[in-house]
Amino acid sequence: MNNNITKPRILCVVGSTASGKTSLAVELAKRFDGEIVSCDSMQIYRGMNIGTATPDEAERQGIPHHLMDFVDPTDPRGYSCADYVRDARAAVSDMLARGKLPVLCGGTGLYLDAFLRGGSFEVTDSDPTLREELCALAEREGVETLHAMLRELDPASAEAIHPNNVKRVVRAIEICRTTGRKKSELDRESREPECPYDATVIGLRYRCRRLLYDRIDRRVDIMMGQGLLEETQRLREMGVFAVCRTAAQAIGYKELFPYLDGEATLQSCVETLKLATRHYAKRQVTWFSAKPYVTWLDCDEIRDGTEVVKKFEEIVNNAQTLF
RNA sequence: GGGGGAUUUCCCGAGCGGCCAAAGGGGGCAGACUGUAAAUCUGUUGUCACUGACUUCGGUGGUCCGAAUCCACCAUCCCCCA
Repeated sequence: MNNNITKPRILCVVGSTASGKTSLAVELAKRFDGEIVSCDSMQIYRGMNIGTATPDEAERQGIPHHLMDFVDPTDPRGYSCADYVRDARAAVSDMLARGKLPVLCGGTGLYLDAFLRGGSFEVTDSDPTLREELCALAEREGVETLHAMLRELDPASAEAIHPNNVKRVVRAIEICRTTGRKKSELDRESREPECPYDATVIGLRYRCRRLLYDRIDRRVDIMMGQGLLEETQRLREMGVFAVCRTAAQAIGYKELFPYLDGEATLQSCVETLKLATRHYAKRQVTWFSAKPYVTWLDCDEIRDGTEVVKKFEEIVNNAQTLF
């Protein structure tokens, strides 16, 4: 639907965790001479491979994968959404220059949105002291007080953020204070008028939630078989979870801590892990469902690989860019 | 064999005569979210002809104007003494 032929063509594969994105993306890359750019906030970290289901050599099938397994998780600077947009755009430009089709693949909706719709946030230094103060204030005087403070600084943001969402309220205040501008204004300005790419976004969907949840359960069991426990222990000894706040949030590791600490059975920890993954999957489903730019591919009935390939070829051929 | 304690809505668990369709948590379902996002947060969760009615608190039968809450018996489980 887009007449602007100067926009470079890219493909994106999204969907919840364990939906089958990786194999579809690899298949697409093979067919259309592409390379893969991960769009995953956790697979970027080095050494967190089993727990984040980072594809191994066999799964990659010789297709180059970018922005995966490359950030040192013990680097206290962490890795933000803005970092991702910068790196992903550079990777895509490079691929385009080499005549390759970029295939973005991942389940971090925020990153994809920022990548497609503008994520050139002003680089603002965070202020940990202020953050701590604000959190303490919320603790002491209640979340309403904190929220009222934001309403003073930036009514639009206050309107959009629920008072109970302290984390966001704090961040919004922090942004206003450190930049001297309203967060809501900065948000508006950072959004690009249109997507710089001719992007086809394929979403993998399961109409039957149970089917997806079964896949999740199965995959967690496989991860355990691959040595998730050992990976967890190793990362923990490296201090990853103590240093990198983002990495510490990854599902797959923290759920096993109680077992490693002798406070719970392995079985109960694995159950918790499966549950946390299901919750996460639901949030992803909600996120992507609300995005008008996704072309959905129902996976419920799909049994073998060739059928998937046929279906997505059809989609790719008919796909119209929605930006 | 004797004594004591349990039994609550999908689960855990509060309630101990009216303010109880029944706190709270979990789970389920739905949703929000561009700046920590695999995070954070919100709503909802007996049924229906839904500002009201109806069926629920192991079972049956009582007491009472009124019971998840009191009494009796029955069932199941747990603990203690033998």
